[in-house]
Parts: sequence; structure tokens; C-alpha cells
Amino acid sequence: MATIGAVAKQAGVSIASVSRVINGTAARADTEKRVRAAIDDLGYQPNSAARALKVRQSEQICLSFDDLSNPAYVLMTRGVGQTLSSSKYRLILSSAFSSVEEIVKHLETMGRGFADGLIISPIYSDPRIAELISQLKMPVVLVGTMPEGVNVDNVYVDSAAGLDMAIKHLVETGRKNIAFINGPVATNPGRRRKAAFEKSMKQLNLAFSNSSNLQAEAFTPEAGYRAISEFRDLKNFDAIICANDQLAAGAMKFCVEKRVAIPRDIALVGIDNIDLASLLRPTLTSVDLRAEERGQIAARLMLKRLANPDSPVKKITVQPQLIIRESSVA
Amino acid sequence: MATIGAVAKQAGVSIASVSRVINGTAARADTEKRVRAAIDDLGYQPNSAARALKVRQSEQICLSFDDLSNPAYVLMTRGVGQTLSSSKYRLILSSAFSSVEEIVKHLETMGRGFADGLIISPIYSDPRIAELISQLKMPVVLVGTMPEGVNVDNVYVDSAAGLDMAIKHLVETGRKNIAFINGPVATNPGRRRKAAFEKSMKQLNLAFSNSSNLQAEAFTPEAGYRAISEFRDLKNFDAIICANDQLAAGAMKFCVEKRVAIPRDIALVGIDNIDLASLLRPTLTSVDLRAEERGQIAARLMLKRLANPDSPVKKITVQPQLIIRESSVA
DNA sequence: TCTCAAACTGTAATCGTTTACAGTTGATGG
DNA sequence: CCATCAACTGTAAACGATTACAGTTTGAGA
Repeated sequence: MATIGAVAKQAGVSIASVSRVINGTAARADTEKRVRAAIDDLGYQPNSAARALKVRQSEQICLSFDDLSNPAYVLMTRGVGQTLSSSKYRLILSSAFSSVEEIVKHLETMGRGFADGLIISPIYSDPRIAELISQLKMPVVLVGTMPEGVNVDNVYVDSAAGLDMAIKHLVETGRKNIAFINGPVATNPGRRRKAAFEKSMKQLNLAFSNSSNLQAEAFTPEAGYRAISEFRDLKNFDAIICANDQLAAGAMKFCVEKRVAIPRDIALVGIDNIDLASLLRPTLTSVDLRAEERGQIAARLMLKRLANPDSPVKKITVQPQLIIRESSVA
Repeated sequence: MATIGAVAKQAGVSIASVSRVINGTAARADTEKRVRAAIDDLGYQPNSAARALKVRQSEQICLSFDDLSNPAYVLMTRGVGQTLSSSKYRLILSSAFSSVEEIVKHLETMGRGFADGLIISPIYSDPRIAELISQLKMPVVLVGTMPEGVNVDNVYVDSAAGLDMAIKHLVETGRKNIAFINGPVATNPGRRRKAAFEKSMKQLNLAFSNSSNLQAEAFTPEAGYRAISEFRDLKNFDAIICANDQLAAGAMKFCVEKRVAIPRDIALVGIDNIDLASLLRPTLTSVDLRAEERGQIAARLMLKRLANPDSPVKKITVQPQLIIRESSVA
């Protein structure tokens, strides 16, 4: 592989001059021309490790989240990728953390400097994670709920408002008994959506009990299917909100099999508005949490922060949007 | 940030000794203990740029493909990510190339050494791409059709066999007139699937013409919907094969709207067997191209190659599998 | 206790860049 | 033609690790 030295020799100038041409610092037209010719000639590409070592920047941004099986995270990844692709930064993906230990280990390796910034969307809350994030010497953008004591750029979607919109929509279209199929309550989204559901129900003076509140063991269609099949008194409900679209897809499958008519007998609402929602039959009413947009925003926040490390910490809230489709209107 | 020098001073040993402890070369128990203590003390993490510069390895593997909107690539990414996560390598994601130029530019940057290997699944064939891949000084694993003149590790799925299985299945279940909705024929999958379709049809002595062969402008549900709505004589067909599940989902949507009964009036078969397939109504018969498995295999090939650069080039073929669901059997 | 090899340790060069600093060149105006 | 100054260029020192090589310890065996 050609090095900067080889280019310098070929062009008959010093290494420093080559470096300056590459980095756009002043150079005489003549020098520049010769250097560029030599670069082309040798097919020279500057070595990123050497550059990274010297300037203390890797030009890489790390995106970490729980797992790529969840389409909502895929959307987020897409948003981040898009935004980053028009910058000089490369995207490193770290996903599939099966335990808090793994993510802790991963966060510790951040100190190696292979990334200039970290965009993280932690599904679990854990004091160790919060602690490590705060101590990180690099810019961090957190997508999701901020853990206690962490103070970094944040992009936040008001999922409680989304849930509220969904409930109101159901009430307005005449539903009286609303159930909720949640994901694991040990996760951030699970915990927050449960709280939001209960709060909205109370505010609207709607009855709910433990039996109207089911917890699936994962945010997957299979788990949604299993969860709904555990309802003892499905007949008592005329609407179900699911903590994400995948759960809703599973629930819908169950209803189709058991000939529970959607939306006639039961209205179904999901959360995330992934592509799937408009392909199901009936099409699924869903609260769009704007995952792709959040990814874009997170990446933009990161780029700004990298350009301007001392600017005040920002928190951007995105508003969910209720996408009404067939599954909730008769 | 603590450097190896700081650790050495703290432990009262030389830099070399610290390095040796870290890298597991011989050290006296006493030395090792002091070094480890110092490392813990200072929270030292070796700088990856410095290490990469010296040992000429980045411990990063780059995965490149056309775009992340296609769930099949998400599956592949998952497979690669899984396999890599138990290795020392990090995953760099490069996606969303909108043109051959962009991918060429990207391949050129590979010379910077920020990745030790490249796993690539090019959707377009272009001599420049083939040329650049062959000239790359690093291990490459290609997922998909090998371009002319390229000789690297390859994981290949026999999609022609898959298409053949689909057609035979349709014939066996009594279908006589099979149409094909393809994606853009400018892409590798588009071109190959078209050829495979025509070859199988001929072999089985089935009639087909230009009018039974539609080309959607992308591999998306929307494009599938538009494509099927352009069929003049949908009534003449009793089966449609789509070049991927997303196209099939769009086609299915159209059929539902126009009250064309699936599978009674028309059987529908997709390709890829993404999660979506089992959630549609009717559930979608699909040729599983094992994208996730191909990702795993590609990553494993890469790891082997990195461990053993001179071993002979391997080509691994994975067999597709027809997953029969409701959309094709009455 | 002495010898000797094996096991460990330290010194210093090196990886390929960037950049401060000092030196050189060239152009301009008098 | 000279002085002056801006603009450019080259020299050399980093950046933080690894590792060849030479030097030092250690412990076993005589």
C-alpha cells in the first residue's frame, strides 16, 4: 500500500506538503498539481489508523441498541445511516445485547476511541449503564428515556401522548372496554407504556384492572399471539392496544383464527407504525413513533455536537402521530 | 485518557511489559499483578488507532449492501452481526448506495484500512465494481452472484432452484397460467430471477409471454401494487410469483381490494420468506432464501479467511426452501 | 557457591500521519 | 535592485501502541 511518503517522493515534495494538499491547506498550484498526479498514480489512500492516532478522531459513530429483529430499530438505523452517509462519518453497528453485562462491557470498550460518538437507545435501565454513559469521554446521544443522572443530548418521543391519542380515538369511536397488551415491563418502553396507559385510562375515567393488562414476554408477533390467547374474557373487551405493531400483528392473527372480527368485535391499535401495519388485513391503526425520524435527529444532534462540543445539551421531543386504519374503525 | 505509558509508570514497569501483559505474552506473576492493578486503577483501555497502526489490523469488518429498507438485507445483517459479536471484530455498516458511482467511491475508500475485511452483496453488476473488488488488498466475501472475473469467497443461494420449486408447486396444485412480477431487471436479483423463471417455464412446457412477465420499478410493496394493477388480463392467470415478498404483499393488497380471492382465483407466491410472510392474510407461500443464514455463513467465511488468508477460495451454496402457506393452496 | 539456560524485562525503532516551527521563495512597492 | 512581507515548504517531533533485540533475573543442577 502506498504511503504518504511514497507520494511525496513521487511528487518530489515533502511529506508535509502532501498532507497539506490532502487536507486542503495552502499549497502552490504547481505543488498541488504534482501531488494530485502522484496520488492518482499510486492510488494512494491515507491510512485511517495513522490519521486517527494523530488527530484523535476515528470518523466513526457507533449506534447501539438492543436488537435488530425489531423493525422499529431498523427504521432508526436507516435514519441514522441516511444522515451519516452525507457526512464524513462511518457507522458502526452494535446490536443484539442479550444482557446488561454485555452492554456494560460494550460501553467500557468505548474508551478505546474507535468511535467519536455514541448513539444509544438502551432498552434496559440499569444504574451501571447510566453511570458508564455519564463517564464516557465522548459525545453521546441517547434515544429514548433518559436514565436518572445522565445529562446528554436526547431525542425523545412522547409515547405517553401517543397512547393517549390511541385511547381517545377508541373512546370517540365508541369503544368502552379497552385492554392493553404490553411487552416486558422490565424494559424501558414496557415500563413507560404501562404507566402511560394507566394514567390515560384514569384521566378518562375508564375502567381497567389487572385483567385488562397483559404482559407478553417479548415485543414479537409470537409473543403477542400467546398473550392474547391468555385473555380469559376476551369477550369483555371491545378494543385492544398493543405496545407495538408486532404484538398487534400476533394478536390480529389470533383474532382471525378465532373468528373475532376486527374491528367489529374488537378494535386493534398498535404502536410504531412499521411497514407491516399497512400490509396487514385489516390494515392496522398505529401510533407512529417516528423511529426513522428519531434516527435522523439523533444523527444530526451527534454531528452538531461533534462540530461544537461545548454547546448546551439538547433535548428534542418528537410528537407521535396516530395513523388511523381499518383495524379500529368499523 | 490513560495511555500505556501511564499504566507502566503506575505499575513501575516498562511499557513493553504492560503491552505483554495485555497481549498475553509471558510475564512474571508479580509483574502481571501490578500491571493489572494499574490498568484497573486508571481504567486503561488500549487505544485502537495506535494498535491498528502498528499491527495493521482494525478489527473491523465492513458489511455493504444496497439498502436497509429491504427486510431480506436486515436478516442478512442480523446473521452477520450475530456471528461477529462472538469474535473480536466490530461491524461497520455501509448501505443505501443509490448509484454505482457511490459504491465505487465506497470501495475505493476500502484502501484506507479501516476494515480488515469486506462482506458485500452488490445489487448491481458493473465492471468497475468487479474490477475494484478484485483489486482489493483485503479479504472479501461476496454474497450473491459472482461478477465475471472476480475470485473471492462466495455464498450463493440457488434462487433458480427456488423459483423452480415454486413453479412446480403451483403446477402440482393445479395452476395452469403463471405470471411473474419481477423487480428491476437492472439489478442482479432481477436479472437472475427473470432468467430462472423463463428457464423453468420452458422446461416444464408452460406457456408464458411478455404479458405474463411484469417488471416493478422496485422491490417494494408499493411497486408490487402498481405492477399488478397494470396487468391487463389478470383474469387469464391463476397464479402469480413475485420476485420478493414485499412485491407479493403489494400484489396481495391489490387482490384484496379488487376482491380477487387468494388462493381460489389466484395463487400467490413470494420469495425471501421474511417475517411478514406469515403475518399476511392469507399467509404467504414463499421461497426461503435463507438470508440470515447466508449472513452467518458469510461472516464465518470471513473469520476463517482472516485466520487463514491463503486457504483456497470457497463457495458455499445454500439451498432455498419452499414454505407453503395459505396463499397457494385452496 | 557457581554456572548456565530459560524466562523475563527494558530500550528503542517503528507503524503513517499531522502540525509547530523555522526556513525559503516570490512578489510588490519604493 | 533591494527590502519587506506574505505565502508557501521542509524538518522533525509527536500520537500510542507493538516487538526485535539485547540485557537482566531466576532457579536448577553440579
